[in-house]
Amino acid sequence: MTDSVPTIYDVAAGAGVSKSVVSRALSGAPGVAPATLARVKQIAADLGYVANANAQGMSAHRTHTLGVFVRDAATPFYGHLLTAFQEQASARGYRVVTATGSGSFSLVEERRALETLVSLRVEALIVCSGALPVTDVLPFARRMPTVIAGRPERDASISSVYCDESGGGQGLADHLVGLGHRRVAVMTLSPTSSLTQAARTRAMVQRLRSSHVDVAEIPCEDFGGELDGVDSLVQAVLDSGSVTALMAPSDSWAVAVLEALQRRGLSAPHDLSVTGYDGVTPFLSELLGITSWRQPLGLIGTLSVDDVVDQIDGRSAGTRHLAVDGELLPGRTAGSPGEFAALR
Amino acid sequence: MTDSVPTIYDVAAGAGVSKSVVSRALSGAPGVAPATLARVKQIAADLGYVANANAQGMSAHRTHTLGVFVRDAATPFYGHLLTAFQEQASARGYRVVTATGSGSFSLVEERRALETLVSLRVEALIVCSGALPVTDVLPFARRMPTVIAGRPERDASISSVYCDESGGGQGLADHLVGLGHRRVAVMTLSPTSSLTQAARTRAMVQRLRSSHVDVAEIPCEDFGGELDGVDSLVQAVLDSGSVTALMAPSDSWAVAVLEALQRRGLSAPHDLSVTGYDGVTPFLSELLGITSWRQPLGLIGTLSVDDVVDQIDGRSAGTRHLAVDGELLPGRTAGSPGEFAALR
DNA sequence: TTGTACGCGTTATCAA
DNA sequence: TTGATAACGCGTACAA
Repeated sequence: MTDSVPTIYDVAAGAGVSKSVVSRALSGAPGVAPATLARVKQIAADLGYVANANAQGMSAHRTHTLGVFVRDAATPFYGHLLTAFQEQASARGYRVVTATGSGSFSLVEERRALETLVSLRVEALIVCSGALPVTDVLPFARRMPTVIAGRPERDASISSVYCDESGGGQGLADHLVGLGHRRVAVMTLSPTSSLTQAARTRAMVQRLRSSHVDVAEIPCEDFGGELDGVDSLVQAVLDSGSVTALMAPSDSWAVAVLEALQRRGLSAPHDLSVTGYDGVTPFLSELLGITSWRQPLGLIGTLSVDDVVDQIDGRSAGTRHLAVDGELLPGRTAGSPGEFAALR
Repeated sequence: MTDSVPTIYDVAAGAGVSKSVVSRALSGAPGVAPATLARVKQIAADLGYVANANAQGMSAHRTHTLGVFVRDAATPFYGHLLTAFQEQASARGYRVVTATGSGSFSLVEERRALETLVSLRVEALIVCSGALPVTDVLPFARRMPTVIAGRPERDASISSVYCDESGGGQGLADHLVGLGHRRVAVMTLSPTSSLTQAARTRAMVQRLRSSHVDVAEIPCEDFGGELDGVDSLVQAVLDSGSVTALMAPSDSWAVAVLEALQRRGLSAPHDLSVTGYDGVTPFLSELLGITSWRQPLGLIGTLSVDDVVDQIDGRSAGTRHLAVDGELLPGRTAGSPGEFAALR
């Protein structure tokens, strides 16, 4: 049933040469007679020979492999990053292996996943997690080039590529201010829940305040498991009677808010303006029309790979912190409060 | 900057024993004095020693690694599968490495990705692609246990775990018939585009016909790149004047249809009933309320891993073809045609 | 209980 | 242009 896998010795025997010649022929090294080269390639193909990357890694001290850690592959956000990593790594001659914390997002699980990557002797680490504390990554970063992708990080011993959270939060806040909102509710998160979502919501609050907007902060942790409790949150905002806009920490949360409105027969921006954050498919769908801030995940992925590969190749001196700009997605869920005021 | 990675020799030297003792101590093998065991573990921890999985694989002839090929990691559908693979593999004591065809979905790229997996000496293959022909997988399946996850496959030399496409297509068709639709448009796909989507839409058409429903088949390939051309498609359906429901091959297509309706100021089910397929977050959102057929991706992932791991362990004789049942998600985009007929 | 020695599949060095 | 041979880091019989 399961054939034994052919080795370099099988190819050598078939071609009537030593394994050294086979190695050189297949790796494109010079110093192989054209005739033998053709013969070796032929035999290798016939046998379906595929070199053992483990053995190659042992001997050559290089695996040409990048290790990617993602918190939750089921989220489109990380899915897009993964795709970008894979693509750019391939373009740069590297392979990607990924590991996740298998379901439960416990920190010990995440550490274990990182160790798996190390055991594979990846040449660099790309870490994608909004929650994993940098102190857990640092011990690995001492061992190999490491980049944190998708979230800001100041530690000098580690690179990071991310979409400027302050700029995004401010951009969305300015958008609402421009629309005329004077009293806005912001769903806030603590850094332990999500460093990125905490940063952007903090930026929203600050920008609104400095624009003389009355801000109601709503800590989301109080609202229990994931997206539950959004109902009561929305109800409270509605009951206030004066809040005209609600800023969510992500598109996913925004959808939950829109659902809660819908359950009450209400809608955005008619009864309440709503904004999200991330702007990635499938949430950026025209159908939903969420007013959001788009993070250029493809670019972030590309730059992350470039950063660590440059470090591996010695083309880059040290670590870098790269902030890329996001973009406002106007959408239809945020409008001018005046337009609908009369109807309330 | 980048420390050299400690090997088993470093630990042995630190503990004042031979590497054999270290190997046994760290692998939990019997025959190590309690005192030395503690000492070795301590030194290993101090050094941050992580065994080289490549070397282990060489020596032990086992990598405890499963290779997963996914067509497009950015799609939530595959994201959910990936998560399930990772979780169950971990529970069974295996590691997962994934590979994709890096952007362009050319068949040569996909073959190359599979070879990457083979070069890593994964012990089994899990293939997730709605398009990759089985003939491209067969040569690899001869080498190791292989399962095709998420799509039906009849070839006896390969396992498959999938959600019954016929049952799903029929279930949705029956739902529409039950609602009273007598003239339905079905967006069809050819097997070369997607084997699964082709199968389910075929089932829809057949079931509708055998229920004496008038069916209009709309080949989607005619409508160009991805979701473009949906506008003209929807327009044509609307122009027919008699079609009361449109069945899409996936939730993603359904969203495109709903968007096209929206652009015309129309909506479902008011002006046209619409159904999707897959029923996976974030498309199953209450907000959209798409009438769909849910595929139990978690279960498919779990069973896929179990299948190949059982084969590896010799606990399973041969290949199996496992069909799991999906589930109707009623939603709000499909209604009774009578309700709105007067308004048209 | 511990250590020695061999082999795993490659690459790389050095003679031939 | 080729072919031995030594590493690479680890597991594992086998000997001590």
